[in-house]
Amino acid sequence: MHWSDVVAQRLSERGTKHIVSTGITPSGEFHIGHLREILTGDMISKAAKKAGLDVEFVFIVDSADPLRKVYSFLDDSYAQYIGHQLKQIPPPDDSGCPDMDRFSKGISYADHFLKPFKQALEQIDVRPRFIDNFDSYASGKFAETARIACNNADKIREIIERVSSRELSDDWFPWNPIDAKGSIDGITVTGWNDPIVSWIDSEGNEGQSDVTKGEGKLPWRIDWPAKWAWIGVSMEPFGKDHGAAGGSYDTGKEIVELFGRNAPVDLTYEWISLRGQGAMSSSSGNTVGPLEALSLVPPEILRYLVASTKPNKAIEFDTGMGLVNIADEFERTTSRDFAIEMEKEGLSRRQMVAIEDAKTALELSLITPLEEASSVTFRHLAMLAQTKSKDEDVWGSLGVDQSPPSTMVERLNRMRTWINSRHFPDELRITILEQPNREAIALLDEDNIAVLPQLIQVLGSCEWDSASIQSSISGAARNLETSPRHAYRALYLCIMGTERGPRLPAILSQLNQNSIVTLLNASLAVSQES
RNA sequence: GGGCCUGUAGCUCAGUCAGGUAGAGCGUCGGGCUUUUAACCCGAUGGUCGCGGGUUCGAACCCCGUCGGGCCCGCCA
Repeated sequence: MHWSDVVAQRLSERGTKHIVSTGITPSGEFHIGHLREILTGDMISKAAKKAGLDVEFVFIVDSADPLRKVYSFLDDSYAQYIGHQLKQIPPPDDSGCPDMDRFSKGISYADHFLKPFKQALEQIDVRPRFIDNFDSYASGKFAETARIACNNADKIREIIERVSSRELSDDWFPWNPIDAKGSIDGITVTGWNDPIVSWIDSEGNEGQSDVTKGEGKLPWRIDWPAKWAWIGVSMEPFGKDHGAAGGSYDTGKEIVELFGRNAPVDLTYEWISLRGQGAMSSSSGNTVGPLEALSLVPPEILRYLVASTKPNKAIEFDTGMGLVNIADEFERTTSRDFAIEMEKEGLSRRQMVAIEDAKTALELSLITPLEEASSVTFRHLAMLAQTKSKDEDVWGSLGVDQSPPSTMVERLNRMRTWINSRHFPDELRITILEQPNREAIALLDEDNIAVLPQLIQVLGSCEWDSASIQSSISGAARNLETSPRHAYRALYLCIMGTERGPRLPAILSQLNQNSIVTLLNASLAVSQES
């Protein structure tokens, strides 16, 4: 059974109405790691729907969280906003400075980072109900839970200290008020008179906050279960940081009972790292953003990456060959006929499970229905995009008529972007030699060398278009009563330095005839030296 | 200190939860495709399942131990 169906089954054991929740703090650039959180939730929701459950998928934007520090991509002037809520501070401009102009137009720090992520979500067809945490506090959604928390401060303290074996300071209180300047740092709670918290800040200023009006926020370990309570969350996937023993899920599980509810079904997922570069981190700038990823590959591939990997398995995102491999695997999967595979005699239980899982992973990945004509592997498209500068030539080669489906056009555009990016792997890049490559020439065998003079002759005199070049090559081989394979191998070694390559005639036709002939002559000369 | 994940073919991994003759893709090698020659099709090659014990008729799988890799436990998905 696919992992999403396993979760759906757990949900169905609990009831028919469910809210699957995800959430992210918009403290910096979103990256593809965040995509795992939201795609995991999305896929569980879809599985639950398939199982006949009444399910809603929500995405909480933790805009009430404070700015923790001046990240590397921020100007030092952001120091003044440390401790201030992300919805209450200005967005950074291109150089990382606070952009007061946009701020005055109502765009906050949180909005700034959320916007591109929302665009990416639309592209990958994830459509949750968005909940803004800051607004939720302001509109009193947390009123009940905040009052319960403050009235049960001792119980909550006991839970956190026991479960997480952390010691809380004496002045700890389950509410972080906002001081006169808008910060929740360095403030000490001095009294509680439901629903008013009294406080004193680091400079000795005193004040009061009404917890029912969002004049502050609950600390994370309480904030989370409070959200479960007021939203009615019954399932939530979360990163392994929260899932560690004594982590915030463990404490939240007990705290939420004070709010009269049960903890949601949990699912801990592993991180996505960048191949060879460790975990992604917004603050270090070591990221690939969702939009950047989507400029390279179709959204289906990103969905497939998450869908086909069990949540507890770490994903190494590789923008080079790894991307080609996953994309090609996706293509292969789309062309499988699962019904026929399942009818096969003598399938072991495992084989059946594997087929089932592949089928589900594919279903979860698809955004639009499969189009028969659109199947071309990444490798093949990579080659075509490099050898044919005009789109229509690509379509011609693929046997698609004048109006290719829009999904195909998008794929080709993405491929061209990828080829021009730093991510494109050398392994797939087509290179044309300018000088004979001695190592490659040494690989020429007798048959290859024998056909070279013929090739030089016909290629030197033929019309320089794809069809003529092709018939010239075949003809040269035929004249010597040998297989065209020898001729092609010779050409690849001489022209590209490889034993095999993409279809040559089309490539040659775009190059200069004389320089190719010159290169072949030089290669022949080198081969005769030894 | 506490906890999680991970080690299976040259590479990427599935298979471990429900023990029953070691799998896939890529790669490599061979053949085909009278030539979409990095496409496609067919075939072959390839693994003491990290190591040591235990349970069992039977262990990649369960248990104990051990070695190596990654990671979490203030915030972070």
